[in-house]
Amino acid sequence: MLTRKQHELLRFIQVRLEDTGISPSFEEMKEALDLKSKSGVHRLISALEERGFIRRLPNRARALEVLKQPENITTKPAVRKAPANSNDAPRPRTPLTAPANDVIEIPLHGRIAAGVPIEALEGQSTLPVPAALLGTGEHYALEVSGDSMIEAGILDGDFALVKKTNTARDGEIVVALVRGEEATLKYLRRENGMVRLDPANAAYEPQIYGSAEVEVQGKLAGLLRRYN
Amino acid sequence: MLTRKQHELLRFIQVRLEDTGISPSFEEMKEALDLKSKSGVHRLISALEERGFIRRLPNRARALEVLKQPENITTKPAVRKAPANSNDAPRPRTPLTAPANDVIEIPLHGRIAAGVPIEALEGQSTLPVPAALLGTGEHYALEVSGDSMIEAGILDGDFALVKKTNTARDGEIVVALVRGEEATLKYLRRENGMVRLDPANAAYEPQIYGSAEVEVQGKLAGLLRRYN
DNA sequence: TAAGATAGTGAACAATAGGCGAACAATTAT
DNA sequence: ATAATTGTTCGCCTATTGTTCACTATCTTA
Repeated sequence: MLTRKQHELLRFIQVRLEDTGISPSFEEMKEALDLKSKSGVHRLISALEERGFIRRLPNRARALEVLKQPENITTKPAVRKAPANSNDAPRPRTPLTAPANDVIEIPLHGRIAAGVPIEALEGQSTLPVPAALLGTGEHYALEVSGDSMIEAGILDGDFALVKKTNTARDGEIVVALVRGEEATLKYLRRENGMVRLDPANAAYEPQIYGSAEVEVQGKLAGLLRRYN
Repeated sequence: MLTRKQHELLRFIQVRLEDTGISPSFEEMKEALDLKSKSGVHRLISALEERGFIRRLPNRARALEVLKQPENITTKPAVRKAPANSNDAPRPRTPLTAPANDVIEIPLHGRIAAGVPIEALEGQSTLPVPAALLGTGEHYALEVSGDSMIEAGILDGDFALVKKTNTARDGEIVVALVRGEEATLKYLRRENGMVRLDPANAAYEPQIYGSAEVEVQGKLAGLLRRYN
């Protein structure tokens, strides 16, 4: 579906987004792809958009969103083969460390939506999780309590795998600590300086706070559920 | 459905895509199939597209996407198990004490609800899963396709972890093979000699079959989802 | 609010890579 | 036998990429 350059750029955007939560600028992408002009980036971006891999707001800075992944970043070992071209000496760009096919133990911090800052109940137990499920960064797990996110397919008792970050984009599901007191799992939306936390359950109301009142503690990266 | 060459090319494309995420060019496919000209590739591609195995953006470079897998990759038809008689002895309940806090690799059998017997697309890839999520017994994974179970919190793209069994109780979510043809994930219910498969989506209708038409291939044991 | 800085658009040109398709022969399946 | 599939040649057209340059849009800040 993608050409080499398109793929390279998509990966870069994706990693950058996961890492920092902020879209790279054209300038940065230009550097990353080792181009001399932003025009090339522009065209690649257009191609990616045409192919449905990213979405963007035209004329807006750093407003990229990755919609699809290229096929190869899923379930597989992902051994990065280095083509080792004879003619190009420096190739330090694209660190893009592919997550290994390992398993990592992530701390289980207790239940969320319990009206307690999750930091407080720093747990002792851990949950083994296939690394392939998670991206880069540090993660932790929370047991979901309540039904406020059922319409997003997140049920009571599920384990939410959360990536630690304090930035997130609109529409992402985040662990938000409100006024230092209450941690909840909600959709994050920003509206003219305010932060809105949307539940995924028609029975609950969206909550709006000043941006100083809400601290993003992580974004939802995965989900585990057990049936009996 | 596919000729030898078409099959060969499809496999190549698929592997390449999984491997690198970048579509092969005609030139590369030509090499892979050991042809002397791209024209042959062009015809094969057209044939594959016509048959619905791949999708492409015409007049775009390296814009291929695999939609279906060839079915006969393992030549292994569904294992016809002797139907459980009324007086059947207790199943050899594999005690198989799962390593408590470990991880096991379970085979990923492809997508379900694709109108193809899952047994047929014995995959190659596996999915690492924390053993704690699963109980005893043999398991496999399926990627969920479609939205027929959304009200049960099972979304398109989720991985269903399925325990192999041919018995299930009413109300359990099972992988059911209907008339040896179509495998679906549904709630199982029995009513006066018939078997009802209930979706968890008001937009779909329950389906009722004679008990001979439905073979339970497993029950849902866990669920795994990744967010991006 | 005007000046600058930063960011994104897009035309134009050139070079290369990639895709399209007719024509004809050889081979295989039904 | 008859149709479908395959291998090949050759030429043409289009897409992608790298680059330059000029322009527009947004944001910051004095």
